[in-house]
Amino acid sequence: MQYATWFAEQLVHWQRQHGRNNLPWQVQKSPYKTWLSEVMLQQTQVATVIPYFERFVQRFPDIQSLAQAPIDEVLHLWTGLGYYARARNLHKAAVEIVIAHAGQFPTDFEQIVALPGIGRSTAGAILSLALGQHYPILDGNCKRVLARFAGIAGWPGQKQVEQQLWQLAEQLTPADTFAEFNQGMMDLGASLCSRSKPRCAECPLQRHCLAALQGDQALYPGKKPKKTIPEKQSFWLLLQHQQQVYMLQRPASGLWGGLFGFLEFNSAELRDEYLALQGLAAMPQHELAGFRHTFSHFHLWIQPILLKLERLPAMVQEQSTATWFTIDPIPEVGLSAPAKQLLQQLAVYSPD
DNA sequence: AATCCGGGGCA
DNA sequence: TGCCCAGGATT
Repeated sequence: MQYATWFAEQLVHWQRQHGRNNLPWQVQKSPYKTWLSEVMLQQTQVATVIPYFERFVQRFPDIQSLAQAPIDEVLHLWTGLGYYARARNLHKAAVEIVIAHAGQFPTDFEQIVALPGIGRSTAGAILSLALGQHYPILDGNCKRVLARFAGIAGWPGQKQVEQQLWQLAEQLTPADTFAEFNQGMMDLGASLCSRSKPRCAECPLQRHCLAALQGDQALYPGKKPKKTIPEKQSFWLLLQHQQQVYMLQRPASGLWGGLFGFLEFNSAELRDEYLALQGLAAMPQHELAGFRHTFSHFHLWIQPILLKLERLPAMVQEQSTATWFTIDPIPEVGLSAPAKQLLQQLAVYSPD
C-alpha cells in the first residue's frame, strides 16, 4: 500500500481534531472499561451504549465485582441491548480472569483472545486502546472505510474479503500512533464515512480514496446476500395474581438465553389445552394487542393474552424455573425487549 | 422494509 | 472451514 504513511498521518490528525476523546470509557481508561465498551459496541451504536455502560460500571466497577455477581443481575443490566450470550460471556470471562489471572486483565494477545466473547478485533482494540500495544482492529466501521479507500469488492462476511481487509489494516496501522489511528478508524466510519450519504468533502482520506474518486461509495462494502426469512407465531400467556406475574427462565443457550419470559405456546390450541389442564379455561381472558418482533433470521408474531387470577393454582407454582415477579418495580433479571414492554403495559393497566 | 454487526458453535 | 445463530436500533 503506497499511501500507508500518508493515510495514517491524515487519519491521526483528523482523529485528534474531530474524533471522540471524551466518551465514558475514554476517561480514566482501563482494560476493563475498554473491554466492556467494545463488547457493548459490537452490537449497538455509541449513543445507545452510553447509558447502559454507565449503569453497568456503576454497579460493577471492576472485574472482581462482575465476577462475583449473579448472572441474573448481569443480564438485568443488559436487558434491551440484545445478544444476551455476550453478557453471559462477559461474566464468564470475568470469572476466568479472577481465577487464572488473579483478577488482573491479561496483557498478552493469546490470553486475551482466549477469553469468551473476545475475538481478534476486540482483542486488538483492548490491546491498542488500553494496553499500549501495536495491534490492528477490524470492526464494521473499519471495514467500510478500508473497503471504500482501497476499492475492495465483495461482502466482508466472505473469508477472502475479510482476509484482504485484515491485511490492509495491518499495513496501515502505524507503529507509534496506533491508538489514535484505531480510534480514528472507528470515529471516521461512524461519522463521515457512514453507510449512506458519506460526507466525502470533509474526509481527510478523500484525495486517495478509490470509491470517492470513482463516485461509487455505495458499492462498498459489498452487501450480504439476502434471503427471505420465515415468520413464526408465538402465543404468550400472562398470568397475573394481584401485583405479580408468572415468568419462567429460558434455557441458557438459544434465543433470549437465560432471560425470563412468559408462558409460551406455538399455537392458540396448545395454550388453551394448558389452560384447561390448569383449570383456568373459564377465567376471563384479556387479549392484548399482538405485535411483530424482528430478528435477523425470522419474524416473530407475538400474541399475548392476560389472565387475572383470583387465587394461585397449585400446579402453576411447581415449575422449577418459574417465579412470581412483582410488576412494578420491574424484576432485576434479564428480560427480552418484548417481555419488558409487556411488563410495563401491565404496570399501566394494574395501578396499585 | 432493509441493513448492520463480532464472535460462538456446530456440521 | 463454512455456514448458521443472535436482538435491537437506525435509516
